[in-house]
Amino acid sequence: MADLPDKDAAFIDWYLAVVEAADLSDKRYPVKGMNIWTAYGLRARRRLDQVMIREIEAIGSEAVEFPTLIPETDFAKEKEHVKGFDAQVYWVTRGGLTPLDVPLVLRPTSETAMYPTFALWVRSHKDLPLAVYQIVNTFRYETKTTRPFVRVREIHFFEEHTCQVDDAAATRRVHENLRAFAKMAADFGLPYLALRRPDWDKFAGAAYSVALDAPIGGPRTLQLGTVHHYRENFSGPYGIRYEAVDGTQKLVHQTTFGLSERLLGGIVAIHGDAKGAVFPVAVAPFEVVVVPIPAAGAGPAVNAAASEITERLRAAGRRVRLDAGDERPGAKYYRWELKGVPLRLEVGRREAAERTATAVDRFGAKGTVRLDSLESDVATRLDEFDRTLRERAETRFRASFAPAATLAELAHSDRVRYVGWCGAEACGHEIERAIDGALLGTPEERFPFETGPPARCIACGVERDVRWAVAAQPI
RNA sequence: GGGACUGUGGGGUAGCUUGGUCCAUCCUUCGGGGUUCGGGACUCCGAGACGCCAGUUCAAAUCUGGCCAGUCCCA
Repeated sequence: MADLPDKDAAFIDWYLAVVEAADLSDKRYPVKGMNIWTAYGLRARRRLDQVMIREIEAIGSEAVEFPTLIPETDFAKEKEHVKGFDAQVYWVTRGGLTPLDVPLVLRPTSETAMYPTFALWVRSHKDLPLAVYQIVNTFRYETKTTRPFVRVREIHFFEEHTCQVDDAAATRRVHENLRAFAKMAADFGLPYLALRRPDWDKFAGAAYSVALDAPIGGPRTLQLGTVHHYRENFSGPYGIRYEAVDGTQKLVHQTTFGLSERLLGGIVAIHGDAKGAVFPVAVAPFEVVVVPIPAAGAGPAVNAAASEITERLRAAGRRVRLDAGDERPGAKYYRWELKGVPLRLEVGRREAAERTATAVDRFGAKGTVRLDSLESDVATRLDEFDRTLRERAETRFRASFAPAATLAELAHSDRVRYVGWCGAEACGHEIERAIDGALLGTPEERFPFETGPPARCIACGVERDVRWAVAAQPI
């Protein structure tokens, strides 16, 4: 097994090598940007989905599923949206040999699939708020280089869509979504910033967009998800109206919340290290791997102890894997570390005799668990592992940012930068050119740095109405 | 959209300039046997590739053309 490229010096090479070596995805499928979900990768993805489902249902969303194909006539109703997606959708233009009168779009996202139906579902203020989500595949014809999980053409997409009585209710929903994401991110151990995108970079058709960005080393960031406030931009063209308490007809205000397998890419990118992937317990395909260490004469006792441990942990609801394969123990350690399993339990002649197991977490912290108290000992170790994981990520997160006072400081930056910005688009583009990246936007909720207000716009120098903005190189 | 580059077993590579030494090198992987097993074991046997289609030639992994796929840069 070859060593991995250096994460800091060759991040992309490292990332691709980990995804491949940990067997999270098989990218040899012969269509660009469409990769195969392997058994191990799919286990991780399903864990992510479950966390998303738990948190979105906790704020009152219900699961639905809309069809994959959208008639062009519906797709084209909201002009900005169409303009934004026109160049990157797949078209179905034939049914068998017959050209279709109305071509069909493979959904790049589902606004235009859902909203004609929302107009039928929403009649009265009693129908509001309407909050539904679906986890489905969407398709975008990416022309840039695709990367597993991070930039793909077939996207495993979580999308919540809501209809609200007015702007204020929709704004509250945006913040409910942000809090729901905060809970998900806590499970994933992912520190991030919620940034309101500048107008030129918002979602096509949105009134405004709040993106969830995570620094992943150097000046680079990864966008993990987005929450959009549409106001009446879609409800107008799609006729989503309700009769208010006072008898008048009103357009709903809408929001959406989107996440994808990028979260998995983010988890690999942020937690991974020189030994490979590192999964937080909530996401780990296997929380525990049990490795028996055979010894001459003690084989049956060792195997019996390993089996007992595996079965008891499984009965306790743990995702556990017994690796009894015919390899040297060391080879197994390396592989399961590469695959990011949080905790390894080793059982050899000594442990079997003492009714214990040696526990080593993914960071190398070593200890002993007793079979008497196996379930609770393992739970304690996993909690400690998760705490370490979070602290490491949080420490790196804080070290990822630096302020900049001049445009020159942005060039060849080794950090994500926060700068004073007057809000003017021209200044924003100057900042983007200077960092050779993007102005990600202004903090929507918290700003994690101890810092006063910015003195002046880094581009034009004005001192009035200046706010902090974050500039980086999104991948 | 414009340009440059690259396609060799499952993965990574040597060979390509100057056609023949190549029924293709090495590492890894995979299957089988044996000895092993407390941090990537050893050994024996075996499996597996020149992106596709034409052309030039006595002879093509190597040269030419087209196609397909991929990567990077620029708009």
